[in-house]
Parts: sequence; structure tokens; C-alpha cells
Amino acid sequence: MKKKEAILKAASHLFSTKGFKETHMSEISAMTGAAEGTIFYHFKNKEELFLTILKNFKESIILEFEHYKTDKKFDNGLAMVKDIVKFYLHLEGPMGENFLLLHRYEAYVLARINPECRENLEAIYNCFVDIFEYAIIKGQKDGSIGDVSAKKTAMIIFAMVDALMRFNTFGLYDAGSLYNELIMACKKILS
Amino acid sequence: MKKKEAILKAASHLFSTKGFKETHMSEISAMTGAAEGTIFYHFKNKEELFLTILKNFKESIILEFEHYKTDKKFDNGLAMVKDIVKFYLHLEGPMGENFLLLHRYEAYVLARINPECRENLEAIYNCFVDIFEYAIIKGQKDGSIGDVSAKKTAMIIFAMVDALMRFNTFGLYDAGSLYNELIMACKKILS
DNA sequence: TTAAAAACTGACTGAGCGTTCAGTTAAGGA
DNA sequence: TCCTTAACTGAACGCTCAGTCAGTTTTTAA
Repeated sequence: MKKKEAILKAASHLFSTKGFKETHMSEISAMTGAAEGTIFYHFKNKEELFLTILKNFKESIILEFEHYKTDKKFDNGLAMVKDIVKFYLHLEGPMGENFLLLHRYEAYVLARINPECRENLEAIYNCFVDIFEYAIIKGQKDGSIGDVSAKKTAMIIFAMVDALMRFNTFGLYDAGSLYNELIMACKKILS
Repeated sequence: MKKKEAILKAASHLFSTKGFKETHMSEISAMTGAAEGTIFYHFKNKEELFLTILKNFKESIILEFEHYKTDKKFDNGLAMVKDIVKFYLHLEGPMGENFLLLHRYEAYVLARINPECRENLEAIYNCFVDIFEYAIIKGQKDGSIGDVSAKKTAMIIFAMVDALMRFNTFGLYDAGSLYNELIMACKKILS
């Protein structure tokens, strides 16, 4: 089980940073010290390896947010939304490059023909949108958030945060320098 | 010059919908009726073909927005921002799949090592952000938009719109159903 | 009309890469 | 200890695909 884990780790890194097609089995082999044959002993093919990584990512994301929801307590819903934004932007640390996986088109092309892939991607995105929605509804109960459509506004806010993270990882703009404006925008949208 | 244009058109379509690696010279050849050798007669290699397409896209985007800026007249800056959002979302029509090019990671990977690629991508994004900034400043002069950082708010709004378009093309959520909320969010952010 | 240049062709090449498989080594149980 | 199963190996295979090149056709200009 030692090599299988090493393969998953190396492949996850390579798929995220280089992409599916651009990652070669030989590289995974070189990085782990496992023979190329070993990779195919543990995984039927390259696609199955990719799907396993996506599934693991989904599960760790869900776990991460479940902990978040139970551990932290907030004054009100609006404060929670703000904190989720912060949390999401800081997730780049522990979750690391995995997020890049979500910002590549490849996964979505595969999702079109592979239901399992589609389910995983949807689960990840729903996880994000759901937690925003949860916070918005909470805020509407305690009065910190105005009368907006919780679901749709959650999507809008998630889209905004996700796009900035994407600009960041793509090396276009610095998300950090827009942080204050981002929080302000959330506040206004939710008023 | 007949074949060269056909090659550019076919390659543009394929790169956008399938991706760089996933598009094969044989497909471009089959679509255009040009021999594979002809493609390499006109373009040094696959990468140069891609860069030519990106450059053409940049130029047509810039042209498109220049026309937009001079042709249309608005009551005030806020109305203009709203209209640009609409215009951007409807750009999916004429510009078509080209936008997909911007939502693929490939171009940004190439941008890291190829300055020309980077310049084209930056020019395209600056074009988008600039027109939003222009409208915001206009709105601040006529009083329809409040006291916000024009540049940074332009980026936030662009990020939001671009993300929804991306969700749409990736087949995740339907951007159309969020249109009203999107316009409302812009209005609030700019208040 | 003719010669030179430009446009075009498609069979061929060779490197790259996912996958296979016959065989070897290590682990676990009796 | 021996047997069985799981884990692992790497050479070999077959296919794909960007790029080449010697030759043909078309265009241009004199």
C-alpha cells in the first residue's frame, strides 16, 4: 500500500499542475520510484487514476467544510459569509494545487461522457454553494442579511470568489490586493 | 490564401472546443481539405498556429469593444455597466467558442514560458476590465455610481460576470437564470 | 510563352506514450 | 518450512501524431 499512495500523491500533483494529457505515466513512475507496470497494477488505466484523485479531493473538501460548519460559531450570518470567503481563499494552502483541477476544462469534458466524474464535480461545487446558502439563510433569520434569493445569491458570491482565485492561480491578477473590495462587495450584495 | 484562412478557422474551432493537445493536425486537415503538409507550410508548428489564433482573437475583441464604446450612448455610467454585462454575456454568440480559449488552462501554461502569449492574454483581459472601469468612472461623474475604487471594482465585476459565463460553458450552472441577480448585484456593488 | 516563385501535396519518419504481460519478489498463513 | 496470494517489475508492443521532404500544381510577372 506504500506505492499506491505515492502514486496517488504524485499523480495528483502532476494532474493539477500540468494537466491530464500533459502528465505521462513515465513521470509518475520517475517521481515515485514505482515501475510503470505498478501503476497499472493498482489502477485499470490513466482515467481511473484521475477519477480516484478527483473522488479523494471531493471527499476531503466535504470533510473540511463539515468540520468548518460544526467547529466555528459566528455572531451572525453575514459574518459567516465573510469568513467563508476568507476560508475559501485560504484553502489554497492545505488543499493546495488540487483547486487547479477544478479550473481546468479537461475535467468538464470528461464529465460529459463519464457520469462518475460529473457527480464528483457537482458534489464539490454544491458543497461550496451550499455552505454559502446556509450562511445566507442564517443571516436572514438573524437580520444581518436582507431579502435576497439565498440560493441564487450564494451562486453569485461563489462565482465571484472562485473567479478571483482562478485569476490568482492563472497568474493574471493578485486576488489578495482585491480582498477588501471583495468583502465590501459581498456586504453590499447581501444588504 | 484560401487554405490558410480555412486552416485558421478550423483550428480556432477545434482548439476552442477540444483543446490544444486534443486537437490533431490530421483533424484540421480533414476539416479543411488541406493536406497536413500545407498546415506546416503556412505555420512553423502547432504552437505558432495557436498563437496566431490567439492574436487574431485579441484583435477582434479589441475592435469589437472599440465599436461598442463609440456606437452606443448611455443615460449614465450605471446603465452602461449593466449594458456591458449584457453585451459580454451575449458575446458568446458572435465570438462564439473563442471564449472557451480563455477558460482553458493551457493558454496560461504557455503564457508562463512564452511572452507573446502572455501579452495577448493580458491585452484581452485588460480590454474587459478597462471598459468596466471606463463606465464606472463615467458613472461617478454623473452621480449614478458611488465612491468606490474604479479599477478594483471593475475587476470584481468582471470576475463575477466571467465566472458565470465559465459555469455556463462548463455545463455547471445556467448563467441565464442568474441574470437578474447578477444585474442586481452589480447595482448594489456600485451604489 | 516561359521561367521563377509560391502554394500545395501526401507518404513517410521517428519519437513518445499508454498499456500489456511473463516473470520476480515480498507477505501472510498454516 | 512451504504454499498461496498480493505487490511489483521493466522490457516489449502497438499505436498515435507532430513534423519533414521531395515532388507537383498553381500563380505571378516579365
